[in-house]
Amino acid sequence: MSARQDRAVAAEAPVDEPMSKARLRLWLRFLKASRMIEARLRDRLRAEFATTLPRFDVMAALSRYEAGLKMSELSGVLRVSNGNVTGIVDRLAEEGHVVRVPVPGDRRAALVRLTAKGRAEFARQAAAHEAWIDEMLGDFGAAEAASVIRRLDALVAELGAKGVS
Amino acid sequence: MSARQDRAVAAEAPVDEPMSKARLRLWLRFLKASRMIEARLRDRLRAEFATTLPRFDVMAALSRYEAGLKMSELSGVLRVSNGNVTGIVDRLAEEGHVVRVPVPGDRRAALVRLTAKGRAEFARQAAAHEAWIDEMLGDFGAAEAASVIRRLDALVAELGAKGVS
DNA sequence: CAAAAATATTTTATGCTTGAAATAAAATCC
DNA sequence: GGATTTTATTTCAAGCATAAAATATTTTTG
Repeated sequence: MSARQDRAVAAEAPVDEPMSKARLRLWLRFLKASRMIEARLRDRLRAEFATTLPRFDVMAALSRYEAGLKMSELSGVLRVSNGNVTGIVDRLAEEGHVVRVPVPGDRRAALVRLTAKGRAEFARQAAAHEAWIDEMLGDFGAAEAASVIRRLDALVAELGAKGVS
Repeated sequence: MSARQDRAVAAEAPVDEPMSKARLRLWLRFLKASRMIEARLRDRLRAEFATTLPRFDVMAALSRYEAGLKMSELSGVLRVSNGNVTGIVDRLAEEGHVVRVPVPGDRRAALVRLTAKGRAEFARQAAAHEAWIDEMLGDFGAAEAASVIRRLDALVAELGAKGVS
């Protein structure tokens, strides 16, 4: 079979293909899986909780810091731009899920904290989120999950060392 | 926690932890790696080619279809909304990288095709893109890449079967 | 202390993304 | 053949994301 099939559909790797092509295919699969999962999370958050992944992410970060986070700390933890967080926190504040409280002694800064309502709402969302992931990744058993996590940790470390922040 | 949550340091799994927590950790690592790679691709496309990942994706799709694609086919291939593609194609057309050509016999539709300029530009971008991926995933050898690709294909199939499109 | 530098945050301009509504042009059906 | 439905695409409103500029407030420093 000399058919050259370079379509999007899975093909066997040509025997003499350069390694870079194999890695490119690996990346494309990786990205595809990641986007599928993310898309479903977005859909469900919207359908079941009328919220979004970015808002969920902000609440997740705040839920780990009882004392609250400054805007700049929040954008640091989430690794997104400052201006970005401003808008998301604005919306969460309108919904009553977070509050901005002044930092005594520094009138520039503000702490963002979950409200009681926000904390309760996030608990519900997080439980659902975990169940969705559990369903989607149900094929991964304990041993495989652990080994993939190790492999991904190594990759992330490697990427970090190569200057990808 | 999907996104950007980075509980920076890897924690050992508690012995009695429910499986869902292990899968959640797996997802968080997966997402983190994916976002790091994507962020670097975006940065480099911007710095070296003054373009974006969405534009690159559109050109990549068109480069596989010499004859061109209708707008709806394009959004189907890329799995994004119709309205989304309209704007990206508008910008690529302004840059002279693509053209909309009328479909004879159907005045509603238009074929989008790479121009000669667009084809040449994409060739340069694609070569650089492949090299960036090759560098970032350099730790993956042929055997490991192949096995991970198989695993991801299985995951994607499973997700598809579960209704994640 | 006053000028300069650094820090914390918001604003602005631009682009990506979606779902839903609007337009327009076939295709189908009575 | 004219009304209805379907198909192809764009427009719209809202939200997310970034980099760069603007504000405001501390901190440093000469």
